[in-house]
Amino acid sequence: MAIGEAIAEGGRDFIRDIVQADLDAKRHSTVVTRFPPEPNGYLHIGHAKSICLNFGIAAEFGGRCHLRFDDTNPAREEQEYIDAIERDVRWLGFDWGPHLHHASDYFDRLYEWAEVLVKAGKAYVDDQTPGQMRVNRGTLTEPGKNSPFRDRTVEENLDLLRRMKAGEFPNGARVLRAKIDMASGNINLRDPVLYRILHASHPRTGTAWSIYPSYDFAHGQSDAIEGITHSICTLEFEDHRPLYDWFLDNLPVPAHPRQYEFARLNLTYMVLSKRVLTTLVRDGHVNGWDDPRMPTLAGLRRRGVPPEAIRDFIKRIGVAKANSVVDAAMLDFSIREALNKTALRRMAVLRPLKVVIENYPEGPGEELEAVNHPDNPDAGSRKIRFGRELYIERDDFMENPPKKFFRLSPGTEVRLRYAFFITCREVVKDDKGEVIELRCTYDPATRGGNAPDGRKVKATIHWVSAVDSKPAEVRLYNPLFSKPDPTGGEGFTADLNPQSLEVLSGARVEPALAVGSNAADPVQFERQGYFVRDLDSTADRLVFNRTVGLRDTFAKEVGGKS
RNA sequence: UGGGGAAUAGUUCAAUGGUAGAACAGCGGACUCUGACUCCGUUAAUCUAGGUUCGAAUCCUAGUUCCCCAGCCA
Repeated sequence: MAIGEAIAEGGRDFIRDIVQADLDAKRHSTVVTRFPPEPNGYLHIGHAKSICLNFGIAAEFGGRCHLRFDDTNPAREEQEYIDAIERDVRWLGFDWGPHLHHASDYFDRLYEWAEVLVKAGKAYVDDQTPGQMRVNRGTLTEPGKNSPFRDRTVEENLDLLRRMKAGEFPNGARVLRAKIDMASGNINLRDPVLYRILHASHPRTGTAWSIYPSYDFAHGQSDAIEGITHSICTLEFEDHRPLYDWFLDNLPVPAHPRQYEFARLNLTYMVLSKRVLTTLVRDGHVNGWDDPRMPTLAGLRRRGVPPEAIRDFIKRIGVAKANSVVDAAMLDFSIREALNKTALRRMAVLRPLKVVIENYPEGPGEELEAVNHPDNPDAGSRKIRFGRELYIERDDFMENPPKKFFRLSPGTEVRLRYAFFITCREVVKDDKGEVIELRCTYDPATRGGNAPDGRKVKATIHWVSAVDSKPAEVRLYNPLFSKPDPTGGEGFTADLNPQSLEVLSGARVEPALAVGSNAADPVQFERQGYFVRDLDSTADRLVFNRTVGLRDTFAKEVGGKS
């Protein structure tokens, strides 16, 4: 891809400016980035920002991007997450080629470097308990105190480190720490932990190790080993940068990558915290990581969101260093924009109301032509069956309509899309006064949807035939959280939206939705929204997820409707 | 009271000493066999106070507000 067009693709931001400047100054011949997830949860839309940034920059500037698992803590990492992450990054549209790496690939080298630091008198084994370490670390405003073990000899440190590695000590007995400055204003520099004892089986290295490197000790060196030029991470690592640089300055690394930080993504009505998402899954507040209400890539995918919509959204929100909360309406916009172009149009009645056309003959009815996409003739058309008995949307009828209501009501005429004009003649109710059926008449001259006499109707409504429409379950999703700024803290369940899932079990859909090799493709249910078949569907039970509703200015005006 | 960051329309992002602009959201209208799409119009911002300068969102000084850091998590 040519650099010029690629830049248009990704937009401009301060990180791309830095990369461009580095390339211009010939500090690097090739840009190399990396996306470094820890496999302890599923990827969410916040990660998508980082993925698009890292892979996007690599593509735009003709470099490469590595997928590197930051698997330094076997106590919380699992193979399921590793597989899910690879699947999701690919689905989003990115390819790491041969560059699938793991921090664990470097465990040997990292360990050698730990010995290098020990031999240089820049690291020591500390026997303090976690509690003692915490106390001696000081506070935000008071300096820490040196550990009583800080001045052990190189020989003793080396011996202890090797025995830690050999598994001689129990979990937590000792740690290896860098000897930097216990009085630093930056707490990351108060003798950070390099290695901790962890007798745990690692998904890749099994039980080969009894000690595992910390994030700080592993990350920058992994970047250096892989020849990463720009190590892009989120804001909370900003004050780790001096430490990142300290390791690279004090170790015989092959390169010195530079770390840059950007603000992570936040969205209204969502919580993007691994802790909260994990709890949601674990405690059954949602039905798994791919629940369509989840902000995970797996959840968005199942809900029917196309990857290009996510990429477009990420491009629109930009990259900066100021904390921000993006309006979820922006995501919806990108989803609608992507789907509007491609989704075939279909008719489905979510909450059916029976209509009998009194002057239409009994019998098999007739076939009418409906286009599949109004803006794309190549999408072709299909036949839909019209008959004496139909279903329309309950919302499309009101017995006592307000004056801005254009749809069906007693005595009014509307168009049935691609079919005929009908007029409501009679309302049938049950003993409770509930409307259960409409008796209407149709105008045979309006076949196809136009009146020869040129008369107009104020509304066109969708419908399905009572005889050949298929029953379906439709799942409507609303925000998982009821507040625009859910806490995400301890009592986050209090902010959960009890209406986040609405199941409509009595929907009727046109037959075209039940067949076809492309049954998994997103569709637009006309006048309602974009939907996709859920994987819970079976041969005799269709299930659809609402990806996103159509913009609905009428609902906004009257202030109702789900 | 330590260290590190950030403040521009309602929201997100531009403007890199020279006309404060875009997208989303909102509002109004046109079009329409989807109250969709599309199109047109429109409301709306430089955290505060000083200073430098012909000219400041941008540079300087002082302040204000918000975010992050005291895991053997990442």
